[in-house]
Amino acid sequence: MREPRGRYPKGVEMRERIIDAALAAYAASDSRGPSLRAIAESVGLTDKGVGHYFGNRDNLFLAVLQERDRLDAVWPEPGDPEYLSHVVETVASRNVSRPGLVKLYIDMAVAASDPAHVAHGYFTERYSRLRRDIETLLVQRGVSEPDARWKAQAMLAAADGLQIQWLLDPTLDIATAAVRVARLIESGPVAAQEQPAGSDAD
Amino acid sequence: MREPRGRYPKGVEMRERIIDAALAAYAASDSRGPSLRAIAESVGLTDKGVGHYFGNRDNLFLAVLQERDRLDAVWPEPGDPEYLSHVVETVASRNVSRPGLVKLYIDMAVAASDPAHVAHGYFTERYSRLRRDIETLLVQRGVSEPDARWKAQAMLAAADGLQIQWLLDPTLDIATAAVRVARLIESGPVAAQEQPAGSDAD
DNA sequence: GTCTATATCCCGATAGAC
DNA sequence: GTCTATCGGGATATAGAC
Repeated sequence: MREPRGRYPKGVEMRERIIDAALAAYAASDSRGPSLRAIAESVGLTDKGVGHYFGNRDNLFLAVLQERDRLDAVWPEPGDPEYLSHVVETVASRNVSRPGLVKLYIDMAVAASDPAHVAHGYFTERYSRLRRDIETLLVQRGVSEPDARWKAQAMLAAADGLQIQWLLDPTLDIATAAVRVARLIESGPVAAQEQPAGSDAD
Repeated sequence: MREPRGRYPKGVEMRERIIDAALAAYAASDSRGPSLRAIAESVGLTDKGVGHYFGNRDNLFLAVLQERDRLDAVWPEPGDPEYLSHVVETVASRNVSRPGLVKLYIDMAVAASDPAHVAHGYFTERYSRLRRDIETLLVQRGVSEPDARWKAQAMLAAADGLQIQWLLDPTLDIATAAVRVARLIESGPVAAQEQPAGSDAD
C-alpha cells in the first residue's frame, strides 16, 4: 500500500467547476433535477468524468451543500444584542441570492430522511448542531432553558418553512419575516411598527 | 359532439385503490419516489393501466394530495379559544400517522415551485388560502392586523419546517412543538410549564 | 459504451354501459 | 347494437450505474 497521491491542481479546479455547474443546472432544472450528463456537458466532460470525481449523483449534490457551508463560514459578530436576527437575515439573504440552492437543500433534506441516504448524517448532524447553537444563544439572551429548547427548534423550522413559501412565491420577503420571527422568539411579541415589506399580493 | 359517458363503477373503485397504493408505495420508497410500475403492480395493473387514469406520474401524486384534503375536511369547532392550537395539533397528528404523506407533500411543494408544474396552482392557492384563514383567526383572537399578516406566514412556515425535522428524526414530538408555537404567536411568550415531551436526544 | 430501469406516447383490443 | 371506459403492447427517449 502506497500513500495516496492526493489531487492535482487541475483536478481541484475541475471539482470546483463541476460543483458550480451542478448548482447552476439545479436552478434551471425541472422537478427531477438536472441529469449528470447535462451537468457534465456544461463543463466539457462526460458523465463518466463527473463520476470519477463524485462517484454518483447524490454524492455530487451533497458536495454542493458542503461547499456552500465552506463559503458561508463567515458570520456576524456574536457580541451584538440583535445577533440572532442578524444571523437569520444573513442566511435568508444568502440563500435567496443563489437560485437553485434552496430547492436543492429542501429536496436533499427530504431525501436524506432515509437513513441509507448518503446525506443522512450530514442533515441529522447539521440540525442537531444548529438547534444546540441557537439554544445556547437564546439562553444567553435570557430565555429560560426549557423554553430555549423548543424555541430553537421553532426558529429553525420557521426558517425552513419560509424558504418553502419563497420557492412558491419568490416575491415574498422572507428575510424580513425571519427577523420578525427571531425577535418574537427572543423577546416575546413585538409590534410591527416598520412598514410592511415584500409582496402583500394574496 | 356527444356527451362523454363518465366513469364506470369499476373505474371509480380502481382510482381509489391506485391512490391508496401510491401513498403506501411512497412511504416505502427511496429518495426518487416509487415507480409507476411498482404502484401499478401492487393493484394488479401495468404502468399503462395507471397511465390511463392519471395521465402521468405527477398527476397521480397530485391526486393523492387532493384525496387527502377531501378526507381531512373535518375540523375542530371554531368557537374554542384554543382553536388555532387544536388545528395545528390535529394537522400534525394526522400527518405523522400517515407514513409517506409528509415526504410526498414537501417533495411536491418544492417541485411545484416551477410554474409549469401541474401542482403549481394547487400549492400557491393552498398557501394563499391558509395564510388568509390563519390571519383572520389571529385578528379574531386580538392580534393587530399588521402583525396577523406576518404571524400567519410564520405559523405556516413553522408547521412545514417542523415536519422536515420530523422526517429526519421521527422521534420528535412535533405536535407539541406546533402547539407551543401557536400559543406564542397567538398571545406572546408562554412558560414551558409542562414536562418536555418527545426526543431530547441531540 | 453498454445495460437496465423508467416515463411517456401512439395504437389496438375488449368488455361493459347506454 | 354501438360506443367508449378500461386496460395492455410496442416503440422511443432519457437517465443512472458499472
